[in-house]
Amino acid sequence: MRTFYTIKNTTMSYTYEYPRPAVATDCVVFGFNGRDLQILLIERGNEPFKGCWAFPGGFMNMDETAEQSALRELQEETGLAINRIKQLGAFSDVQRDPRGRVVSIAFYALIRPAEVTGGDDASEARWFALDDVPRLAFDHDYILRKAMQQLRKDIHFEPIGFDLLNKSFTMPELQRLYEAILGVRFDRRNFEKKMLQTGILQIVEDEEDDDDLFEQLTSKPGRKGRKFSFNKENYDRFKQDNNFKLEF
Amino acid sequence: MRTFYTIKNTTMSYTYEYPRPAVATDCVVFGFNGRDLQILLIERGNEPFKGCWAFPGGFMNMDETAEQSALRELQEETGLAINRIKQLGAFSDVQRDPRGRVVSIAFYALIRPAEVTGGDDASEARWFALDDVPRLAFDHDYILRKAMQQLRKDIHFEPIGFDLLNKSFTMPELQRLYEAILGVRFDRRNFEKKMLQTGILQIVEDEEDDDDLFEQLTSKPGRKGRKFSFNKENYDRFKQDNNFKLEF
DNA sequence: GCAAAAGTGTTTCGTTTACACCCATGC
DNA sequence: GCATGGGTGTAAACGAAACACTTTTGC
Repeated sequence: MRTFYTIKNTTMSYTYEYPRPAVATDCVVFGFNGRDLQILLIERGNEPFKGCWAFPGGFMNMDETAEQSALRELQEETGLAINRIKQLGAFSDVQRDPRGRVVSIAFYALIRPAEVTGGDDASEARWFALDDVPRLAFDHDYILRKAMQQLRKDIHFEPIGFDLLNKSFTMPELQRLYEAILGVRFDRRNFEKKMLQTGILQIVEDEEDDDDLFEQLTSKPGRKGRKFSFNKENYDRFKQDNNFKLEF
Repeated sequence: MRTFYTIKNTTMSYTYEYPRPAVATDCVVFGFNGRDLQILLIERGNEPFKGCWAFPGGFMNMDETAEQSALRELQEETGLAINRIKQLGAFSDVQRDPRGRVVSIAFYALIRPAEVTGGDDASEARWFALDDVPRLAFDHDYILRKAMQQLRKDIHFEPIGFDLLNKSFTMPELQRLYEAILGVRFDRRNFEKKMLQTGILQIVEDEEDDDDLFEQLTSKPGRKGRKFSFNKENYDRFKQDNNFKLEF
């Protein structure tokens, strides 16, 4: 039989006619350092899976939606305050949590490098390159695979890649990001042509240099490139018409 | 304040340290009558939303996954015994159920007309054409919109359309199905060319006429067409390689 | 016999792909 | 000065879209 962890020294005061699973949320946070796609993990301080790495997450409160719960837990555990996450789905294997029946609603988020510095009390939180991820707690390995699949699909239909770059970026940076997500290489000229055709990019004329941080990370030999930024107006149009298609 | 329905004459015997939402599952079942895309609804016999139409579904048991729960509820409420459903996601608005906090994990299914006849005790279950759907209970209108969006997306990447047709079908039947799902019209010759290129179809030489039922439904003037069936071997290959793309 | 659906190929156009040389920077 | 990455255009191949006439069947 399965072992259940017992809870001590508390009043068990919520009673129902039928048994109920606990409902938790988890958040797969992707970041991009200019070269590799990364995910944000926290080291578990308690059993089960103490010492293991896992996605930030926790139990849902009764007065919040799953999305709000995921955002709150992310803020509490990593210091990250973001506002756009996308649902991956519910994970409901009967044995996925050794403590008992827990259904988890998972989300994924894409964040800019600039937002990472906002993390402060993220003592146990760390970034891992995708091909350097340790074995994860619970069924989080499986959730990660699902998140990658979803991200690879979504990037063809939604210009979400831009959430992973700073306000302005060069074309090679954007290309490396797409290559990291999709795991393929593109021809530079064809990539640029296709991206510009979508109409979602605009050229940044004056370099305001608000990207110092990111540039330090990616400082490499090579000519300083023309910078682009992301045209929010067109993005909203694409979301409405659902006609953003980026075939690769 | 919100009204909670009280439960009488029962022992409330499941007690937890923190409050827990109830977890339910719902299933959006699509069918195709040769002309219109339809969905299967049941009429609610109890409050809340008594007399309203809703998706088949119900509360999840502790020893089953969400998927198993959705399949079980579908069987219980409509008599349909199917085995392939796809998760839409969790719906967790705080106010979505007037009885209290209920998180629903929704799925969708595509079924062949032949499977419909299997329904027996489906006394309160009925098919509705998509543009004739009544106002639904709970947030099921919203769930339906999400299901349609998902279906329109998925059909480009997975050869799921075939689940809605009988074992063998004519090219115009298949085309009408795609047109009903996507809400557009195609050129007959280009549609056939594209479909055959995918390699997922095979020609049925001898007409075994196991489709009498369906043919009654769709009997229309017109030449009796060449019949095709769906090549399962190639389907599995497509799922693996994830390289089924049907651009329209 | 007439209306409605089904069968069948080719041409045109647009999109995608492949490809090479020069320049700027960091070491 | 050399290695690495960034910038730029064109031609060939491929895939998508447009298009008309004939045959069958139900009424």
